Amino acid sequence: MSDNPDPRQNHLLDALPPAERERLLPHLELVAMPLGQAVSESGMHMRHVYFPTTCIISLLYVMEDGSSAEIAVVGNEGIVGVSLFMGGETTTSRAVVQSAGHAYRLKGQLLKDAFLRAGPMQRLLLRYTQALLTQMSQTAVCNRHHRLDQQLCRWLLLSLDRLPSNDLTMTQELIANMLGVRREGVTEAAGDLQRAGLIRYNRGKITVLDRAGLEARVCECYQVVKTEFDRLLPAQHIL
Amino acid sequence: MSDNPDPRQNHLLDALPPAERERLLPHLELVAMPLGQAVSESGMHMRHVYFPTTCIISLLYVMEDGSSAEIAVVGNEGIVGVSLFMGGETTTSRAVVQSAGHAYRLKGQLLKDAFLRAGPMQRLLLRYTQALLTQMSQTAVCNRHHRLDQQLCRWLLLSLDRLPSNDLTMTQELIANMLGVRREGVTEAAGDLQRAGLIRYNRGKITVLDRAGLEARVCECYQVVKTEFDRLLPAQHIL
DNA sequence: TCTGGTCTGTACGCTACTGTACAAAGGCCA
DNA sequence: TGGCCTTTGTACAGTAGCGTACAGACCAGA
Repeated sequence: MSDNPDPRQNHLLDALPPAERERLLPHLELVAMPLGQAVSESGMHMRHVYFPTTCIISLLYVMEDGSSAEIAVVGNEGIVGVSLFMGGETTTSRAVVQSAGHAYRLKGQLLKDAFLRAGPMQRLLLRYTQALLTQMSQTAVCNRHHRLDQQLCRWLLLSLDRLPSNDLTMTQELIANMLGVRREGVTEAAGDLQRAGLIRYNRGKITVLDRAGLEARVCECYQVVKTEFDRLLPAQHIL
Repeated sequence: MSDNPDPRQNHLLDALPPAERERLLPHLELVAMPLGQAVSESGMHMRHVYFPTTCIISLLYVMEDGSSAEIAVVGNEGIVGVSLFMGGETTTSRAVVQSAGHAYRLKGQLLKDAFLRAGPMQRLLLRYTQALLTQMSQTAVCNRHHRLDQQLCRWLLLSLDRLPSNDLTMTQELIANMLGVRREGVTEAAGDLQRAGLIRYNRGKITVLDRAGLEARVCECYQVVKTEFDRLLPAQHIL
């Protein structure tokens, strides 16, 4: 995959049959996604859907008291805005850029039209939505049963899978917001990982040094989600 | 709604236009759903989908070590088996009867056919699936941030909304499995609710005495889920 | 009427967090 | 170079829930 922007860096767009992709191509607009930008707000109609290529979007729920929790994460394997084709138009969650980069956006109505053509696009979007369901389920399970250090490993691995390099730009404060825990808890867990030689970090830059080491520490949740994504959205789609 | 079994006790079936419902009616089979029965297993293909009328089904994830956590709950407002029309065929979760009663079942292929006709049935099922997404999200949030006693209130209210009476047949042990906590924790939280006069229970029978009292104690999660279900699946569907 | 099983209550030390407070270190800009 | 802000580290008491243990209450069946 080249560094030049290309819609096919997004796996959903890449998996479309050429004819379908050609139809969308003129309407896809490359946009920069700066860290922290809110792509959609809870309960608000979305004008566009987003196909990330090099950015990562977090879906998070913000509580009345302001605390938050990440529900799921969307990178170049997916799309932000499933509620448009699911029929609800809005969601209770908020979508924010967790890792800066780019995405292609498409007018909501055009996506709905494509969905309603009931072809490969529809099948693809529904399978992706099921994968998203699994990710949300597993977030619920992980929040219930697993320790912070394991959740941090899961979070790092899920992010890593959606980025081209081993570097994340991400302060501990932001990670804490995503996981819905105290910043100090992240400091401690990340310190352990650093002392174990699995990661290195420095003022908002995290480098994963030993991916296998993270996989050895992570809870089963990570593998469940990854396996399900691979099953539902294989590299070569048979639509 | 009469006590006689009627497919229209299930809100999804009730919301279909008459023509569509007539088409499905001959294929709907009323089945008894005894407490504890597994409707579907993680990773296994489902022969049928289920439209509960008087039973409640829990979707739960069972971990490698045997502990479990409820992801979502399905009653007469929904359907068990969304993975069939979403295209994945299987799920990572398990579906078990949490409250005995009845359901109508339908051969999986017939549901897929109905879905692919791309009419009201498809729109309805997709809106329901979005509501399910919200419920799962909120389970994740609640597991992260709220105390056991609030989660118990949420669980009781969600169950109550799916049953015709104020009585649940449910031991504390089972509730603990659903919530993914210790049985003793449920004993304590339920004891508090009983002392406050909100519920009465006795060896597997729980009676809700003061629903408003529960609503006063519950966290915001319950209301978020309920509002979203009402929004996506109103009593009179405009399809 | 006795017995065994299921369900509920209570207690105790332990762990993983929380809330709070403050200090130190790194980077940016005047 | 100095000063400020952001980011990270550490500490400490408080709390919710865990693992474990055990006892009492209730029910069904012999």
